[in-house]
Amino acid sequence: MGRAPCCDKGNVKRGPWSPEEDAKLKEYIDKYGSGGNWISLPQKAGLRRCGKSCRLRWLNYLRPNIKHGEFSDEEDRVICSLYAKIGSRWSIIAAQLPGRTDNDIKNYWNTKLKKKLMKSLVSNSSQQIKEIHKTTCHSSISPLQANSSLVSSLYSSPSPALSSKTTTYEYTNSHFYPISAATNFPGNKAIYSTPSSNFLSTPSCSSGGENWVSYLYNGVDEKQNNSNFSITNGSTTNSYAEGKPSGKGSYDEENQLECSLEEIKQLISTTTIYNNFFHA
DNA sequence: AACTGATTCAACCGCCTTAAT
DNA sequence: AATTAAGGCGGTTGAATCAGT
Repeated sequence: MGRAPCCDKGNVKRGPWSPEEDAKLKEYIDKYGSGGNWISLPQKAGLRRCGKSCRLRWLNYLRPNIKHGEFSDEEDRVICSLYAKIGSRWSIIAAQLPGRTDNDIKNYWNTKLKKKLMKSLVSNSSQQIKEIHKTTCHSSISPLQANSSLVSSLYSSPSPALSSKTTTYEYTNSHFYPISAATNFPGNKAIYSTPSSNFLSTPSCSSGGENWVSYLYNGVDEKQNNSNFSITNGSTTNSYAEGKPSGKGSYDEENQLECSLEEIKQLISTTTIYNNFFHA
């Protein structure tokens, strides 16, 4: 048996809310609250709307202390930082930004912030990308094959120009690290300390006999729940095991956004950056 | 002024989780 | 424990608006 619809779809109004509807909803909730039952609320409030629609309208637009308009640099920083850590968990991110709704943040990320970030990445790497272009435009080498230095810069420690303060740390999270070498940068996954040359053409990766070839960078993260795995490209095989790197290191504490970018960068492939830069 | 493509963002859809029975 | 319904959430859509030609 399928799930019953939350309302009579044929008998409810859809689309943008009128000022009159807003007023009715606001007046009702100001007076009685939502009563913990959005489904029955529209009828009580005299609205021909779906309960879910009322809830959304209230949460995203009508409730008190909603902040609309430009996001500040600090808000940008928080969004980027959290997105890098937890991904598109917009409600959690919104909880850290008083007055902002998850819908607002999601829209802002999808339409502006992501592009802004891309622009800054491209700008930081433009010189290197130009070099790649120079190499590739008159040859049969693909950008991906030529971007060794770009990959290194994107997937290594933050640019010295942005580092203003360093602090020591100890790892507390368990991640995968190369068996042969530990990385000394928080948030780094095994991939960062793996020679980028190993990944310039599509590597193959195996874990418990399972082969997967398409996860160029992100795939490593996705394998975190397995005990160990290896990545092979040509004759080179790097093995990884779960564990904690030894010792302490330093990282840029002041510029949290830059630290977080390391992980955001995983979401944006170097090929995408290259294409956007030259073919936008 | 008219057209077109790009951008924005409110609203909807449908899935997953949680609570109630 | 199983079932049902509502809440909550992230992804997506599409109308309105903007910018460029």
